[in-house]
Amino acid sequence: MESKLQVYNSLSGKKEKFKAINAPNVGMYVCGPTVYSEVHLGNCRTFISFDMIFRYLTFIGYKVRYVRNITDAGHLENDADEGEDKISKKARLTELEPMEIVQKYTLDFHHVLALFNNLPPSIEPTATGHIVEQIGLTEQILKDGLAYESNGSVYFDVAAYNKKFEGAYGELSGRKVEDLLSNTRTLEGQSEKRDPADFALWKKASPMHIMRWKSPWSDGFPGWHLECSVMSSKYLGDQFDIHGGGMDLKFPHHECEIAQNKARDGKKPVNYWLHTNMLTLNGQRMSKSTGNTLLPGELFTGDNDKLSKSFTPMVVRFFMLQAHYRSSLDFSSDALEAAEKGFNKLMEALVVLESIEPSKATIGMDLNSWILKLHGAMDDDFNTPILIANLFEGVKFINGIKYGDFTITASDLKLMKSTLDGLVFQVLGLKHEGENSKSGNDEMVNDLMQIILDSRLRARQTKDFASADRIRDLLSDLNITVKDGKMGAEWEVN
RNA sequence: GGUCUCGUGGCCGAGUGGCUCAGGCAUCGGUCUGCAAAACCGAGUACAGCGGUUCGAAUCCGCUCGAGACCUCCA
Repeated sequence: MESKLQVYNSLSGKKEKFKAINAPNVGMYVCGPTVYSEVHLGNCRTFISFDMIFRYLTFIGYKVRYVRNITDAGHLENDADEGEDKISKKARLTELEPMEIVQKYTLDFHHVLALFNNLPPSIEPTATGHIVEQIGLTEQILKDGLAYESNGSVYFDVAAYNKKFEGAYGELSGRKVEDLLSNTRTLEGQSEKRDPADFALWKKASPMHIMRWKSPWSDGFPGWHLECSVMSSKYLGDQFDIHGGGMDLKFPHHECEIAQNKARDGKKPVNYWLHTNMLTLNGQRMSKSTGNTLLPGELFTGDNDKLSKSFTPMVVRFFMLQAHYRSSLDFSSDALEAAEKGFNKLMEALVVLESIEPSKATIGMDLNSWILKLHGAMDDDFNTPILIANLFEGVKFINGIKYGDFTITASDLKLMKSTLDGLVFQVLGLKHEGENSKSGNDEMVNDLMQIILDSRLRARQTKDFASADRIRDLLSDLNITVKDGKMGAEWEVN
């Protein structure tokens, strides 16, 4: 299939025409969260950005397998021998089982993303579920001479890799190993490594370390970067289309992933690397250590000292989509309030559109060129700010029809409705929020409706249409309309 | 210190050699309304500073200032 989509590839530093390896199938892997604390808004921005990308790829006809991992084995705190992973550290402090921590924050993560109307990924694999594969890859790299064992731990040999692949380490981040050497800080426990640039594939666990697995080298745990190499290739193949994540993962995480995959089979693992930019709060990077941080819950309830009022998930989503995913974005009351008004204006226009009566001619807008501009914006590296700007042209037209200044034919009205439905709801993933959506009651209604719609979806999937239709009819009696769409069912109160 | 990115009007935020250089919010004027809100119409204000390239630069180059990211877990 042919698409006009261009994406900015971090690997080349340029916008490139998107060409899927096995069109119409697309494989996309996004680095997920480490589930040792509540997901914060910076994380949310990344996952909302990739949700939009997933939605758009699907919208233009690709069949996307979207894999996003859950890091439940933790990452090392630091490079030192004494390093322990974040999950077991937290578990010890709170005297919980590590998997209890994992469960709690995984549920929190899913809950928050659902509030933001993110679609679930196709596969959400966990690091602890792929220890066998990680040991396997470590064994293979070791056998090929690109890693070495040292005191029960296994390290990736960057120098050997660079020799074999002609200085490939640094191809993504633009770093040179020589620079790294001269700038690496002196850390404790570096003695096991032959070279400071080397990184762990397997770490021997200290006696205090709770999370541990048996391996040929020691009782220990996998290195920082191994899970993504293993899980992406397991579910998407040795070479796949898109790998994404936050910019802060570019180095060392993604660089090491590439090295591990190349060490395995010599192939370029990923065609397009996409990186989302950071979110700041009142001009400063969000950081737990400085207290300049905001959790989604604090934002929705207004229970925080950073912003003047509360904001709904859809307002925040809209706000984030008003900036390009590769630009940094600052969170502030003024900016969010402006976004809130804009979002309501857009949503109200869409309600107005439903009640518009067609005329004999379309006057006031060149619908076809408008639609081309809308799609053109998205095809240009998912430029949602331009898309939204152009959507407001549609808002002016809709309000103009309502006001009697413009008219629209029945077929154009249909076209406009389907266009807006597709781009606003399916691609941007926005949805209507009731007047009182901030109250607990409404949230409960939303959750209940999700359960009901999910039951109906399951009935439809098993071709139990009688049950599915019964659910729809009963909802209809309550003046609730169910709307089945490509991206799932939606509902609204008439 | 090294690598890199960025600096757009009152706020947020696109664009990136010329074609009156988006859009949202705010402000001002008008229409509408019993009033208000909403909606609609209209208006203004900008490209950090200095220098250079060019017929022409917000857009390219250099320098200065300022901000941020990565170099260590981090979306």
